[in-house]
Amino acid sequence: MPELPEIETICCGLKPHLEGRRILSVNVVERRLRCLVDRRLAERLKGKTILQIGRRAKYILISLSCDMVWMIHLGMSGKLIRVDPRTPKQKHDHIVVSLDSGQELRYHDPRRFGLSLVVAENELHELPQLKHLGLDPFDPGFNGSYLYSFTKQSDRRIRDLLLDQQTVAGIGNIYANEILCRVGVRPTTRSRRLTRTQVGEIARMIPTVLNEAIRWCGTSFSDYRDADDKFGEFQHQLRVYDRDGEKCRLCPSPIKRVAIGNRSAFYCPSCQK
DNA sequence: CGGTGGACCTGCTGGC
DNA sequence: TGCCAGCAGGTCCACC
Repeated sequence: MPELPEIETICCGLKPHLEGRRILSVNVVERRLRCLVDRRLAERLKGKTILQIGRRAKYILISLSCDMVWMIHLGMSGKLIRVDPRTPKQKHDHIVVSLDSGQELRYHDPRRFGLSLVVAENELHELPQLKHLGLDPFDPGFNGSYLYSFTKQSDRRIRDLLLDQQTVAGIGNIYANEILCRVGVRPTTRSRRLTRTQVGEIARMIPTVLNEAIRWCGTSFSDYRDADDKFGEFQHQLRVYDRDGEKCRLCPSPIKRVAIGNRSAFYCPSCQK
């Protein structure tokens, strides 16, 4: 579900309400996430002060006092919302955190593909989840040359290369398809066949599309909600994703859907070559 | 090694 | 109405 723009939106929404707050208590309802939630999660969070909310790729990083970090991934269906404690508990509310502001932070995830762990700050970037990540699309070093160093030596389809978090960190299936649509490249194109110019255009389009999606507060395709449980609006701006059979926004052709591996890809057969 | 396909889960939708 | 197949925004691992 949530890709970089959705995670960024959630972080921005949580920041003013969480930073500086102290964690009073933690209730872990369901431990079986992608990685089993550590039995000591509650005791490690309890009493800590939340210093800062940040993000790396699709991981939410909550810096705590005592040089600890709470790292959360929302998988496909996860939500991290701030609510009044009187809000009725929902099925799949797996972790409930009470704050000294009188509010609660709830981690909700029906498919349980998400992850939650607390680590020492100096061990954070050695975690297997973060260690091999590629550059963030907003990193100053992310440009055409960087991306070309990956595309020129890969025979994979460009959609899959953009989904690979070791290439560039934060893109998922929705934005991979939207980015390629904007530069007129089919998702099925083999990376190696792309010219340096095309790769430059893709590299420039990545932060452009992600920034646009952040301005629209993310894409609520089905599950995604922000930190206040509100919908994003970028789904209305999508040009190809989930629009198979509908008319292209720039020409009369219907959008096509193909399977790459076992995931859908979408493109306009006239605009994308 | 790089690349692919399936597994992990629940919930929703569409076809019969 | 009910059942079942297929599909879903992510990641990881086994296998070729």
